[in-house]
Amino acid sequence: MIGFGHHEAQGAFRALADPTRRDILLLLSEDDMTIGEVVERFDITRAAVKKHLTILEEGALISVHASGRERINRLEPLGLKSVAEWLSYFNQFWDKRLQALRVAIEKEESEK
Amino acid sequence: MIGFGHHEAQGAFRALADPTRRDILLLLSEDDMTIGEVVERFDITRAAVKKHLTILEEGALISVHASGRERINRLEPLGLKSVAEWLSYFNQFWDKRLQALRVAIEKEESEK
DNA sequence: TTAATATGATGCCAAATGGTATCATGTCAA
DNA sequence: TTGACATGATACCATTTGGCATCATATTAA
Repeated sequence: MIGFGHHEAQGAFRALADPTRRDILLLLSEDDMTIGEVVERFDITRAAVKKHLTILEEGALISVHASGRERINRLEPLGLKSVAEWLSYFNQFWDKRLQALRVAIEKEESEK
Repeated sequence: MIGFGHHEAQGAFRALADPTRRDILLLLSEDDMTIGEVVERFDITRAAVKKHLTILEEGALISVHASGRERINRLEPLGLKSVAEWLSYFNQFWDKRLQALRVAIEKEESEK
């Protein structure tokens, strides 16, 4: 393994287990949104959306920024890195051909 | 998006949400194992391990092969691909530098 | 100041989860 | 054939989860 500290990915894995939360992440990848704006896109109550956002925040997949009486929810793509890194271990099993490429990426990473 | 049919990743995401199940996947990446062999590595009952293996199988992350009175559990790395693909959409957000490389990989995939 | 608006907090509920203990079944070997 | 062994199936339990309705709080704008 190269230089990755495994930043406790449990919160992220937990957050990703729910399809609504994954959809929220896709939404937020297009634009930062208030809770109200997120709610408009789903058929569930604001309380339910709020719970999802809390779990996403606990998993470090989004951040929340107060702005007056609104709270802006922003995607934190870095949070997904821990998941991607955990997963990358298995790349060698599903496609040997990509392994050389992966090594090249890790090498580039370590030279940052 | 290129040629990925989104192979219903929900089962895989659900399976990955539990840390014991992720550990089981790491175990099975080293070697195929019977339930009994898996149980030896954890401090939970065989019934609990069996439940985890069932969920992993439902998520297409492992396959089970009867062999006499034993049942061999085998890692199915392809099952992780749907997760990796879902995740890959976010690569552009956490590291623009990898995007060109990702495109190259997708191109190679589509030429299979 | 005061009403409207955006959000947070709480309590409740049904279903899913992760675990246990116990019992049933199937297969191997003496 | 029959006992030992590997596994599967069930019933039960406490906790978590995803949802709702309702109430409380804070900020904006008239």
